[in-house]
Amino acid sequence: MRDMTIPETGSKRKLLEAAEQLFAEKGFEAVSVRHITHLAETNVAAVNYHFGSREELLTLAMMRYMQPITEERLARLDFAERKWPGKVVPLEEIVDALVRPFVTQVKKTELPEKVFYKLVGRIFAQQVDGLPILIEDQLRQVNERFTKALAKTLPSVAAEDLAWRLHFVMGGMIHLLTHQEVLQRITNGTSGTPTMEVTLSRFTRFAVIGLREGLEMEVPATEGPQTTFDF
Amino acid sequence: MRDMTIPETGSKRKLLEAAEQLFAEKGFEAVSVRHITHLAETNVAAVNYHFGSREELLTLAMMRYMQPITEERLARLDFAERKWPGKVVPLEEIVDALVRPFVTQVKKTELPEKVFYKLVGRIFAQQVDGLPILIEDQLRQVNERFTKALAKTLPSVAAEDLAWRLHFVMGGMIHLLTHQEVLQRITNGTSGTPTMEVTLSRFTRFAVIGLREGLEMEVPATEGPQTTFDF
DNA sequence: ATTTGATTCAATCGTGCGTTTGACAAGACT
DNA sequence: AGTCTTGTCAAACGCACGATTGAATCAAAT
Repeated sequence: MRDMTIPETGSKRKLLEAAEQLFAEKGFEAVSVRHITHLAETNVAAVNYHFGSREELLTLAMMRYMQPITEERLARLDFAERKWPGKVVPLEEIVDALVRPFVTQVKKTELPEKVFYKLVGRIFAQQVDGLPILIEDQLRQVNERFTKALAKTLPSVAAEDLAWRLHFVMGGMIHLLTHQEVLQRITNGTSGTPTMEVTLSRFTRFAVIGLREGLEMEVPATEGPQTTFDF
Repeated sequence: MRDMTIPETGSKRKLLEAAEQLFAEKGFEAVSVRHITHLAETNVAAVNYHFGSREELLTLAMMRYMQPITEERLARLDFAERKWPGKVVPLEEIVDALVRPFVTQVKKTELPEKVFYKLVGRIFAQQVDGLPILIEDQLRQVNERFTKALAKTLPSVAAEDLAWRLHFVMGGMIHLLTHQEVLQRITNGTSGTPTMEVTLSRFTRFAVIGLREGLEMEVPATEGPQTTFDF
């Protein structure tokens, strides 16, 4: 059995950190073991010696931060539900349980914030192209658990609507994580550099509103100039 | 000068269609010219003969559908603004101009809907890893144009908030496009198979609500069990 | 001092990649 | 008839990839 722990120092640690940085910068499939070992200043054989294969290193790099995020998300939701026994959990607290773990976990790592958010964001964005089963299980578990909680809090919204809206919210969150570097630069005209914590609470507000809906308006079936112009 | 037109038949057409299908299925970087030429039943040299390089084929496959979508988006926004001279353009119409082009353009292609949406979604999702300059220009142009329109329609919302919310909306849209296959399967418990057109109008409703904001609630700065549990 | 186990390293393996080449076929034009 | 253009194809190019090997290194245990 291979040693799955990560030492405080040594080339195994250096390899993992180099891999995480490069995965965040360039994406999981775009990084070769040669890139990693070069940045870590070790030999090409080191990855296979310490992790067994490139694929296992990839899975480990994903699990290292996804696992705590998933666990904290579920624990926060459990906590919120126990806080309102027999009552309805406020929507704000459900969304908070989904989003806040990012800012609490980033503080526990030695990774630069930019790297952490981009790395985690890439994991979520990768859903469409197949992820390690361990990661997929976590994503499905979180999704099921939070969908049920939302259904209890918003009983008047059809389950189908709720599922879709949760996915829209997830998409916004992924986009925020993966593009946070660019977006922070573009949008901080005023007020210096907004921290990710501020931006995430901005996002939470957005998500709560979108989930709760104001069942008001109906978008007209046909709209715009399609009989006037030829697009 | 290479021939940039695409014939009705012939191996150039077959190559482009094979490439589009594979790009949608596996992602742009995961598809080799050998995959493409094998599916198109031609020789490996064909890609370089007809398109010059793998990279140029990639750009062409992106531009073929992004260009009309971008143009229709901008034209619909222009139309909406001319429709309300001196007045405020309704938010619904701005969001509709952003979203509807997907369903009008998919009907003009011979591509299966699944392929079209996934291919287009992948282009947007790729923003983080660098896109051809032509594509990046279109995305920036759309973003600037719609940000300005939103600022006029929602003058009470700070520009910074507006920029962020538009990005959240874009993220939800990208997620919907790239994952539509999976999501349709999961969420159509009732009512048979919802068409993408229905789902997109569901999304438009969501986006309008999130953009308009109900400046009500404030998410508490600290919340949850962080002093109780150790995440 | 010697043995042992863990680690590092240069060298090499086979494979797949994007691209190039030159031969060859089929029409179109003179 | 011969020439030119356009397209196709097998073969090969150099390169980077993930992985493996066996020797060298080194610290701790004996």
